[in-house]
Amino acid sequence: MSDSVEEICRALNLRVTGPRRVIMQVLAEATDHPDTVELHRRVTQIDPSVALATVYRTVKLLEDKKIIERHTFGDGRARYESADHAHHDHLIDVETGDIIEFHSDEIERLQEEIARKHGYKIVSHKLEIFVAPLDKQPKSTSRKARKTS
Amino acid sequence: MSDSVEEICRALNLRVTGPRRVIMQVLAEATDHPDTVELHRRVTQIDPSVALATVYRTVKLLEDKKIIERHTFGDGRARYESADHAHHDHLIDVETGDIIEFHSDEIERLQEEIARKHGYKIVSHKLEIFVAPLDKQPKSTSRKARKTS
DNA sequence: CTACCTGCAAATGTTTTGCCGAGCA
DNA sequence: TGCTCGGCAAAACATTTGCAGGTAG
Repeated sequence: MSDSVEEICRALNLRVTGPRRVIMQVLAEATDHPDTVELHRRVTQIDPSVALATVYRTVKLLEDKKIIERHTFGDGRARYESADHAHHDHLIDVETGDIIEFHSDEIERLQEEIARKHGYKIVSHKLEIFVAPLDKQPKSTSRKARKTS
Repeated sequence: MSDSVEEICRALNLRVTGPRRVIMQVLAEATDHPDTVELHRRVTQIDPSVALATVYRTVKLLEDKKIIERHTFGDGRARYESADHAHHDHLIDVETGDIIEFHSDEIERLQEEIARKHGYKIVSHKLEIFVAPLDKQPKSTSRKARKTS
């Protein structure tokens, strides 16, 4: 997503429109993993006329074209991040909802090995580790932390 | 889920009822990863009077109590499997929707290491590898295989 | 000018919930 | 008998889609 909106659209055979300009800009600037409603919130701060449906449409377009990545992290909504960074997986702090990115060549290698052993090649993969701070006591049945907003 | 419905309910302080009996039986017998609607379909073959809402309620109950595990695998719905087997992760064949279970101590160990390095302990984790058969040619932009049902 | 886009609202698909009668312990 | 359950239908969400007017190329 470091390329200009114009470049990306040209490459994908898409028209450069106002809404797309804003949505792609917001995605490029995001350092977190916003869901579609949050994206729309940010987009409408720049251009209030953009509809939620357009965000959904654009986001799906970009996901199909591998420009962004979709995650789910257990809760209902889909969350997105631009895919231009190197591949990485996620640590999710179940107490705060914080998301830490990490990468392990070693794990990736083992995955390849496992897939090959089963007669497959990897198309993509997703590793999410749900964690809690080391210093905290394990709470018996802590309520699920919903919204961070 | 190898324990009897009675045992499980007693352990969880839940009443043994007809619907629960059937739902837990279906879950115990499932060797795949059915979603809630599919579970309801199977349950109503045994007792047609059980409502979908009850399946949702029971399934959430059992998930909270760690009797079953919930997965999402990208598509909208939640899918379940009983949690009494040893922990494992999943290989998902993107062409057929087939799900293969696997386990790697080595990967698990690396995960622990990564979490610790970041100051966390693991609560749970989820590794999904989306794969395609080795013998097939990589199709440029293959349509996504949706429903296997 | 034409095909692609978009806002709007309605439709869909999934999961949750209120109500109240019914059944387990 | 009391408190939990469960069926039913409506609500609550997240996402998709039909349509009709707008606009990039």
